[in-house]
Amino acid sequence: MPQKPFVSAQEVAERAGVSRSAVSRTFTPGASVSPETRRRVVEAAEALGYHVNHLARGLMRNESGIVCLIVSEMSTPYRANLIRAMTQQLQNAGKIAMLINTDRSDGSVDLALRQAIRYRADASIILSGMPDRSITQLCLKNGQRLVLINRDDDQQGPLRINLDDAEAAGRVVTAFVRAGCRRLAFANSQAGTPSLMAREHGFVAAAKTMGLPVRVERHGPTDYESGRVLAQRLLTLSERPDAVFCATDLLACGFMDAARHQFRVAIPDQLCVVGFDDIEQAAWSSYDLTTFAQPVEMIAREAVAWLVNESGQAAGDDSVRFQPNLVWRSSVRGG
Amino acid sequence: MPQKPFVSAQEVAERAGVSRSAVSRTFTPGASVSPETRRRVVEAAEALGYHVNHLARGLMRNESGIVCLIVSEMSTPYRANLIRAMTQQLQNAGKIAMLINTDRSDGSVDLALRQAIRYRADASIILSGMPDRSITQLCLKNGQRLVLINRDDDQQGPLRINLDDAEAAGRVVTAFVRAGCRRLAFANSQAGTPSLMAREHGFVAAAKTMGLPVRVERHGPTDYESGRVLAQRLLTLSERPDAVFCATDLLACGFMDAARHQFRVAIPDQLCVVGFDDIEQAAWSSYDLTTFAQPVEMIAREAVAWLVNESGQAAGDDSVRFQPNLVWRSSVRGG
DNA sequence: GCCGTTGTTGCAAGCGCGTGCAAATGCTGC
DNA sequence: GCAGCATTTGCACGCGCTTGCAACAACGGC
Repeated sequence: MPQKPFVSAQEVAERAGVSRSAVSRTFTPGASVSPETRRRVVEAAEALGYHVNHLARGLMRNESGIVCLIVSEMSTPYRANLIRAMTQQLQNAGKIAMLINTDRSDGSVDLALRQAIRYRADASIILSGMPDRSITQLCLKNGQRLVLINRDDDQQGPLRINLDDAEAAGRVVTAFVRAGCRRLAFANSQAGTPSLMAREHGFVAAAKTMGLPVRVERHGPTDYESGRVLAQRLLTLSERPDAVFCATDLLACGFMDAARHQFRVAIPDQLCVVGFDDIEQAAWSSYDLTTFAQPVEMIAREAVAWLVNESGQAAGDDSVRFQPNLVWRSSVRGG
Repeated sequence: MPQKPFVSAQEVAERAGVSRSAVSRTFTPGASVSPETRRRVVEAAEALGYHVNHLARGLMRNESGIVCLIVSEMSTPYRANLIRAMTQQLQNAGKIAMLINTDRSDGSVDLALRQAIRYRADASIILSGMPDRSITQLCLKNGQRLVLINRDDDQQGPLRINLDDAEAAGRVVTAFVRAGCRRLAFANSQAGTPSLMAREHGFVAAAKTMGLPVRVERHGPTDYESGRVLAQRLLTLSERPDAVFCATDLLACGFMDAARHQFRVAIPDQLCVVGFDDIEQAAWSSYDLTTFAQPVEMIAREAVAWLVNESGQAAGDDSVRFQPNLVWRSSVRGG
């Protein structure tokens, strides 16, 4: 670690023959500098390889430009895609993303938020897990903005972005009935996150109003392997379902693979399948899965727009709801 | 933006009835503080919700704890997985990851590195694209460590982590020959990155030494859709190949789907397929793809270990080579 | 020729922190 | 009781930056 490797504004000032303030102002949009001074400063900065120290700037401005992304299982397709959209939007807005991995353990998200505070992040976006209420309060008290995505929390202060999971789940029942299905099933993981449970309850409730029973099965984490296990459970029943709504596409892919290769079930002829998320693989021709597309770009844009919005929590209700878009593919009859 | 939302060491000091230095020392490992003082400081800090300001600390220490991850197409399975492994390892080492999206455009990586300099990142890890030599020099001159993953660059200074792509590609030829294949093909994208080209050249060279011709086809970006297009090109030839090595698993998945569903080709009976990366989908039973596993965890561990290593560029040659591990699955006959 | 106005510049303070230095404190051995 | 030592503590400075303030220059209108 060299002693003083980075070139400072002081050195630029000396080389340009101006004061240190002039250098600062040159790199501060909207500050008052004459064209001639600016030219000399830029020239010297270029020659010396000067870059404004955002750490020091953040110290003065009380605004670091850092936004924390807090997320678990970040390599799953849906999450990875959301992270991509978020970082892109943040960059467009002149912010920069910090990425923090969380796991299932209790204090994990709290720890992440503490890290966000240490780096004086302007905001944190939580894609996974629920932080303790005391921590979110700490963040807000420290002037840090908070965005909760699909967390379905009711506390005031953070921006809450949610999908209308229940309503979407209801549409699936209609689709299944239209396809002539009668023995419905719902395949879920045991994660028990608000969105997953909302899909389950929405589906069961809608089926009930149409007088159809639903077999609900839950297993393990929300991944491909769980989808296979769920298929093994549901397809070995004496009353084999003829339609299954999987809580996510990943579950659906596992389910379809087991159904086809292990149980020789024809999709959609003997079994209709619907997923959720519209991950890239859902469109692959091995699956061609009917599913709900999450408006990932819109979610990211909305979140970032709210973050950079100077007017504080001006807008009364900081809650946004999106309708997922049903994408018809061949895993359901009669699209 | 509230004026002074974060609580400072000063306030903690006042509440604890000690000097500000004492607070600072309490949170500096190895500093000299009496147990009693420490207790009072910790108590006050707890009560006030104090967190050390890492921005200011970075200013003093010339060490921010920030490591930049520079990556394009970050939502593809292989990249997403590498990002996950990296952030996890960084967190374990007490560092934190900044994530920067790049695109195909020329100055994109340079811009990202400039951003890394602005935030005084201790290091940058480049997973995509090649920065201009002048920029990497700028980083090194500023005392910033640099890691290039699969970039196959020869400049001194950065840590270079590479796979032995050519050697691996050679093993594929052997596998194909052993499976009784004679008409080999290589399916590549047009990205032209060093690793992709090394796989292509290694495959062609190995085939040549065994007296077998190879049909090489290149198309588009390195994704699923290109795999489909490549299948359309290669499977409509009068001399249809009976074995194809796809430069990545994503290409292979597209290739297999088109081969099976569009051309009714049986895999592995009529066509053997090998991919590269061992993404999660390669193990899905719709593909069950024979492929090379990149030692993602080891790559991440190696990179982070080198970054946090105090001894500077002590170790003579900063270049690491890994052998990818061939994972046998059913897309090749006679594993 | 003078004053008010506008635009530019340097000074200096301060953001929150780490740390060298010297003073202060506590302890041991005689 | 006191010299000698180790440990702890506070002071004050500086890290690189922004910004309010006052000084200053330029300039047009009367």
